[in-house]
Amino acid sequence: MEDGQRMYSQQGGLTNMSGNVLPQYNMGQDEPSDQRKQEIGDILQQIMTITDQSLDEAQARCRKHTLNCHRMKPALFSVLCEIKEKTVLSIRNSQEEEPPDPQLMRLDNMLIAEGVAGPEKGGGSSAAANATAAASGGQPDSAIEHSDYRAKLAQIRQIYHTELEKYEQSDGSEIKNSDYEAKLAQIRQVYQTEYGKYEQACNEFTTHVVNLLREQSRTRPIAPKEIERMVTIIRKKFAAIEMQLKQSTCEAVMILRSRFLDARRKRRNFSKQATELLNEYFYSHLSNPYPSEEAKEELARKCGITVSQVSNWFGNKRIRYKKNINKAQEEANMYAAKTAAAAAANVGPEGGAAGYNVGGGQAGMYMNLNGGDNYQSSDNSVNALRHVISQSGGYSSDSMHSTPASMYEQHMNQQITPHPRSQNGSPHDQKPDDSTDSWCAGAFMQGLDGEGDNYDGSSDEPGLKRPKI
DNA sequence: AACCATGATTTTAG
DNA sequence: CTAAAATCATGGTT
Repeated sequence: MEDGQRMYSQQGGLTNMSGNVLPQYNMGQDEPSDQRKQEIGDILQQIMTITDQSLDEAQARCRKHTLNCHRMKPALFSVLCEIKEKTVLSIRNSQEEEPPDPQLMRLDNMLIAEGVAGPEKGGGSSAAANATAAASGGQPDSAIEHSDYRAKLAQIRQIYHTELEKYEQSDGSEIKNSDYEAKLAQIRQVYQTEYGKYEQACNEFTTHVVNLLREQSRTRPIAPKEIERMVTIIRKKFAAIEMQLKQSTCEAVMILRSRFLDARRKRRNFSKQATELLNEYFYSHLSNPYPSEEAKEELARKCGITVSQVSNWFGNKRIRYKKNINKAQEEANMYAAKTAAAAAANVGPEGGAAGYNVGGGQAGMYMNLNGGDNYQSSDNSVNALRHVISQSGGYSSDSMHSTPASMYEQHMNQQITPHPRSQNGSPHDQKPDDSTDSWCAGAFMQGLDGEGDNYDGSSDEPGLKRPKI
């Protein structure tokens, strides 16, 4: 549009130039009369001021008509054409075909890659096709006037922000791909709608300008090439808007995606309670800490996390439990002693563990438990067990990690005090025996206790049933 | 800043 | 596919 105005003023420049030309023209005439001079002066005056005049329809029509019918018009017109001829050359050389804007291409590529502009999965929309065609065809007949465009941009932004809020609202507890896709689809739709409008506006405007120029070409010299050029200029202008639209969309997509990834990636510690529940389950099913799908669901529900998170947790827990145990026997033993002591103190009548009342029944249990862990590193289970037991003497020394210690202690206690499996209400978690094979405890525990039935039932403390110490 | 605990992801093995 | 193992990345602590 600015170009359009510029062009008009350019036109003014041309007419001004005719001031120089006029004498030549007059020189060509034998005897320029004063009257003629006057007439020409009037016409020039009219031409020069024509752009300043308001374009009242009727008035304009009238003036146009007058101008067209003026007897001097053909002569002046030809002169103007002549002058134009000379100036146009330089103008025309200045531009010409320009390569497609790399930036725009980049944006296009990205939009296509992000699925905003490209063919839609599962049903290409015409808008998308149009967008792609227009973009690749180098014929971006698309635009919206600046103000209009800004409004659209604002709209897009708003939609985007709304989506963001929804995201944050959803707490990230379970951000799914589908959410992302839905939002992306929304962006895509907005984009395509806007693109369509943009296209339409551009075409309308171009048509308008072309018509205008055609109309004006009757009164002033406008070559078809110039019209073409004008169209190109308009398109260039509109292309800038197009680019902004695309850029904005890209930005929205990028932010959306980064948010999505962030939400997905960000690690959020589970609540104390959730961890407690999980640990509870873990330790109470230490012999086979592989919750069934139902158990997982139950845990997930109780902990306010997803089933996958439960699975992750157990995966991590198992591996880390094992690792940690291997690495630090003493610590484990210590925990055992501690918890055993605590349990002994807290729970007098425990008989729970199948008639294992000897001395510190609980202590034995824990020792065994921890011993089991040790076995991983040590070769012989019996030896290991002995080792553990012998170590139990030095429990007094205190050097456990603060965190694990309390944790273990806690859970150990829980393990003892209430009867474990009834707690969680996930009755059937373990498949009967042999599933324990893979689990580290399983091997030695099985080795220790004759029957591997302990699962599910009073399973928790596997060994110890009647270990031959 | 270094460090560790921990949830999540990726890689590997079956 | 599942699970183990390795690894990444972050939250929280020191």
